[in-house]
Amino acid sequence: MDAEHRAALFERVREAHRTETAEDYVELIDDLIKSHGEARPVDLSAYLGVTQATVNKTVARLQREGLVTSRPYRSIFLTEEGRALADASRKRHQIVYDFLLAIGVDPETAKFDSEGLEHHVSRETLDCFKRIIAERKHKSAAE
Amino acid sequence: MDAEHRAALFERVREAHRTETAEDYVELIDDLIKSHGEARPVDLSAYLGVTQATVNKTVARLQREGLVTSRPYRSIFLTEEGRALADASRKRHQIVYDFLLAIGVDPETAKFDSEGLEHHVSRETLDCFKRIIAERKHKSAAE
DNA sequence: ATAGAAACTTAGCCATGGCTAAGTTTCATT
DNA sequence: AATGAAACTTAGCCATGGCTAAGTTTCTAT
Repeated sequence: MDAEHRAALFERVREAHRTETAEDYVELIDDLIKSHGEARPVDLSAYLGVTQATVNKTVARLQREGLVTSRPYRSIFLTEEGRALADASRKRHQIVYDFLLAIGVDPETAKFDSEGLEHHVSRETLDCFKRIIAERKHKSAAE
Repeated sequence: MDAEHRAALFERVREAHRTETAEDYVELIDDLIKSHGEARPVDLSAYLGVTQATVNKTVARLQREGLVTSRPYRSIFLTEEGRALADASRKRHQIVYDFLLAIGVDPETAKFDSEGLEHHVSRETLDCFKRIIAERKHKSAAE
């Protein structure tokens, strides 16, 4: 593999890293709104395992980028764009998780791994994952 | 899933991120030494798609961490520890790549995706990957 | 042997994403 | 309604990993 080609791979991984945080946040914000009716910084902080100061800084960035809205001392909301990103992320996350289960990874490990893997799975690989999930489901139904 | 539990997942992903760069570098340095006889900053720079200045800074960190040795204007070498990390990374990378091929991802996409995925696959999931690779190999041999 | 090109280093800038510490607002309870 | 606790914000620190620009060393080709 030539240098330019190889470099393109790494560039893509770096690109994925830039969007990871945003995806994790909007996905969690959406979950919190669904389960608790609102997304408060204190909850984001607890679920992400970072301080509220860090949450604050990141939320400010997400707002700058048009993914969330937030007003001082108020809980956080998703914009249309943010909601779309959250939906897409959750779907992809779920497919990766189901796929890991389908190939025999135990649920606990699948939860761990899918959190890290989800950001690095291309559309095409995701399609393969879906196919395998369907195959295994079919197989177990036949038993 | 409770907050503490969820936070542990994210903590693990952050941990993986901290080691990613080191793994990519030592893996590439090892490849370059094997193929070109030495690992020069200019080649690392070309293959990683970052400037030499960036390479320099990262190599300095890796040296601080005991993974490589480097002297000014000289090419870069791996320490024992660095070589061990490179070996482990390459093996894992290869398994992820072979696995993607085994489930029907095309080689080009597999190359892309394995670069990002390799850092987030647990030991246990890797074992499942190996099993699937073996199954598919067996199946195609039987045809 | 030397000049010019290529490789390398250094300094300094930036954004991200961590943190602590200190200050402010909101909320709940009395 | 007041107060103390909890939630929130802000400021400022740090490391990583990008970059450009400028300077130095090494290498190569005449």
